Order: sequence, then structure tokens, then C-alpha cells
Amino acid sequence: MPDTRRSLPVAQAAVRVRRDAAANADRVLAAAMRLVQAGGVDTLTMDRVAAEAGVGKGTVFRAFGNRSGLLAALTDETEREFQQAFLSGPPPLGPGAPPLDRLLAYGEGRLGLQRVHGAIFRAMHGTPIDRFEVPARKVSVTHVRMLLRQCGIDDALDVITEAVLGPLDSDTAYHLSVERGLGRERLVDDWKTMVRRLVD
Amino acid sequence: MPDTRRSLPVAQAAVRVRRDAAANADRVLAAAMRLVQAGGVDTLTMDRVAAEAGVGKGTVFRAFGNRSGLLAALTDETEREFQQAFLSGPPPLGPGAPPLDRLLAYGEGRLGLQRVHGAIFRAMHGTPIDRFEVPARKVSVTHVRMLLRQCGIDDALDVITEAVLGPLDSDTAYHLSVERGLGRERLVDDWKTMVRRLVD
DNA sequence: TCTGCAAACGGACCATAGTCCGTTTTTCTT
DNA sequence: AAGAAAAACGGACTATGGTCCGTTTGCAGA
Repeated sequence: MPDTRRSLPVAQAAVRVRRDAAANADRVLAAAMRLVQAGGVDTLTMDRVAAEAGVGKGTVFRAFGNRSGLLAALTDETEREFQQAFLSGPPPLGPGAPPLDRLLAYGEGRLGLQRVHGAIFRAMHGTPIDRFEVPARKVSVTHVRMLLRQCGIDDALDVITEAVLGPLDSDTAYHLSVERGLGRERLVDDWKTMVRRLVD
Repeated sequence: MPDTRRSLPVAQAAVRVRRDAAANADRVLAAAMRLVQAGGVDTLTMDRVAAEAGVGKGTVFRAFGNRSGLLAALTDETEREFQQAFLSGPPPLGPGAPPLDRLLAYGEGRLGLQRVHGAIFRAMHGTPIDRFEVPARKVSVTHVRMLLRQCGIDDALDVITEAVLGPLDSDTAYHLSVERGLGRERLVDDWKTMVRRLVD
């Protein structure tokens, strides 16, 4: 949990990672990918991943904190790319486009990610670690908040941000699009409708 | 999980409950209340509650399905009262007031419940059981959906319902009001602002 | 009241996340 | 190059939710 090595937002402060630790983390990550690929996220147990990686269980926990952390690491690269895109990529997702357009693009992009990593995202929430503390989420909150303000919203900003983010949450998106049968496309459209309505 | 005896919405279908089973369920519930009162929700383990109630662990699980179910049962009475109030109580919560007023009252009431049962609600989400399947939530969704429609919304209804409900979720409400320091009052006000903005 | 059986009981058992600590390895200093 | 301090290792151990199944019990029909 105190492990900052793999956190997304801030550049790592040259904490001198021991070579064996780094190598083991890589092996664990690779093993985890293999397991997920082979049997889905549910088959990923900490014991199994340790065995598959050929390291002790303690090593897995030291490197990734807990199961959520390991799962998060699996989505790390994708998440990093997405962040890069909305923070500094080309419009409409990145800077340059009007804020509303950027916001709409953000939602569409985020929901697109669910198609790829949805099962992992959902599994992450299974563990006690509360989702508000996930670094990637904080970045998103800040970003969406900023866009909303640029759209002219300044009352109730925090609450509105959560409301906007709500349907993009992996569990909620899955529930709406799959369990309630809305469908991916429709979900994206409806989310945009909602945002437009909110923003005026 | 298949246990319908204690579910909120539908009237129980006279399933002939054996006397010992009913008595045990009561004892378990009482024991659970005692434990929560004494040491908080985190100290409520299934083993402990079984011991405290003087029954076997299996009995606890048969009666309540899982930990979430037991926790839900603890909030049952309060939840039932609230449901009764918004379904058929006096305005502005109940029928008779304009839909927007009812909606605003609903949010305020729901957030008020968090003050009482917040810790339990939050603990319920800790377990795998997904929150969309909780009967009480379904009732709320239906209710809020209806009010929103009466307020003139008919596009993107499902998504908007989730967005509106999002900040009322126990985890989110806790995060906003406590961890981010918004405060209870402010949260209620801001939620209302958001809803008004959404509804026009 | 007796009897058969469906339902409930209970606690041993299992799976799994997470912790602890004695041992091993790396890396820094001299 | 050697030694010591720091960091990482690994696997036994703990806590806990949930399952299983042989045994007991309540209830209906005779």
C-alpha cells in the first residue's frame, strides 16, 4: 500500500529500487497477465500468481500491496496512455477543443476502456480498498472537475463531478449496459445527453 | 441468498417458516445488533455472531445468506420506514407534492439515513454481492426514475437516474462529506443544486 | 399419538487475502 | 575487497467468509 513505485501520476522520486525487487515485480506482473489471459480475472489468486512467478507470496504483496494493486498494475499501461491522451494529446480529448467537447470525449474514452479492462476494473472494487484512493481515479476527478468549471459550473462542483463520473464507473457501466441491457453505444449516447443537459 | 423471508419489497409468500428457524434468525439478529453496538461494524464476524447467538455458523448463513444480508437486515426496519414514507407517506416526501420537491426530499432523506446507518451501508459494499441487486436499492431506483420522468425527463432516463443516485451512495456520500470535508449540510445543498440544474 | 420426511442445524472444512519474522541478498562505505 | 546496514525474500501462520454433509428436529398426515 505504501508502495509508490508503480503509482501513476507523480514521477517516481528515484527511490533506488533494488534490482532483485524490480525483476521480481516484473515476473509477478507477467505471471498475472498470463493467469488472467488463461483463465480470467477470477482465477487470479495471490498464491497462484506467486507460484506462477516462482516467488514467495510475501514478495507479491510487497511489490503490489494487495490484490487491487496488482490488478491495477495490469491496467497501468492502458491507463497511462489514456491519461496522456486527455491531459496532453490531440483534441477533442486533449487541450484545444472546447471544454464540453473534451468532457464528452472523456466519457466516451473512459467507457471504451471498460470494454477492454472492464472485468479487471470490476474485480478491483471487490477488495476493501476504496476506489476513491486509486491514483488514476483522482486524476480523472481533477480533470473532469476542471472541464466542468470551464463549462461554467461553479456551484456544487464536487457533487456534480461525482454525478457525472457515476455512470462511468465500471460496476455501474456494466450494470446499465449489460445487465439492464442498454448496450454500450446507447450508454455512451445517454451519458452525453445527460452531460449536455447538466451543462446547459 | 435465496432467502426471501426478510426481503423488503414484496410481501412474503407465506412460505411456512419453521418455528426454530424463525427463533434462531431473531437471536442472530439480536446478537448482531449487540456486537455492532459494542464494537462497531468491523467487529461483526460471522463466527462471532454465531457464537454470540448460540447457534452454528451454518444457521447464520442459512438465515441471512451472507454477511451483506445480515448487515442489510440490521438496517431493515429503518429502510422499511423510509420506503413507506416516500411511497405513501405525507408530502413532500410522499405523493401529493410536485415531483421535483419529492425528489429533493428523497435525497435529503436518504442522506439523513447515512448519518444513522452509514457505517453499516458502507460495510455491506465490502462483500462481493453487487449493490445493484439489493432490493432496497431497486425500489429507490424505480422511485427516483419515476420522479425524474414526472419532472419531464425521458431521454437517457436510466443513466440520469444513476447519476442522480450516485452522490447518495454511502461510499460516495462519505467520501464527499467526510473525507473531502464538504460536510453533511453542504452535501445535501449541493446535491439539490445539481438535481435542479439537471431537471431545469 | 406415532411416523416419515423435508427442513434446519452445526461445526469441521475449504479457499483466499493479508501478516510476520527469521533468513538471504543487495548495495553502500571504507 | 570486506563488512555492515538496509532492503527484500518466502512461506508458515492468521483471520474470515462461505460451503458441505451427517445428524437432529419440527410438522403433517394417518
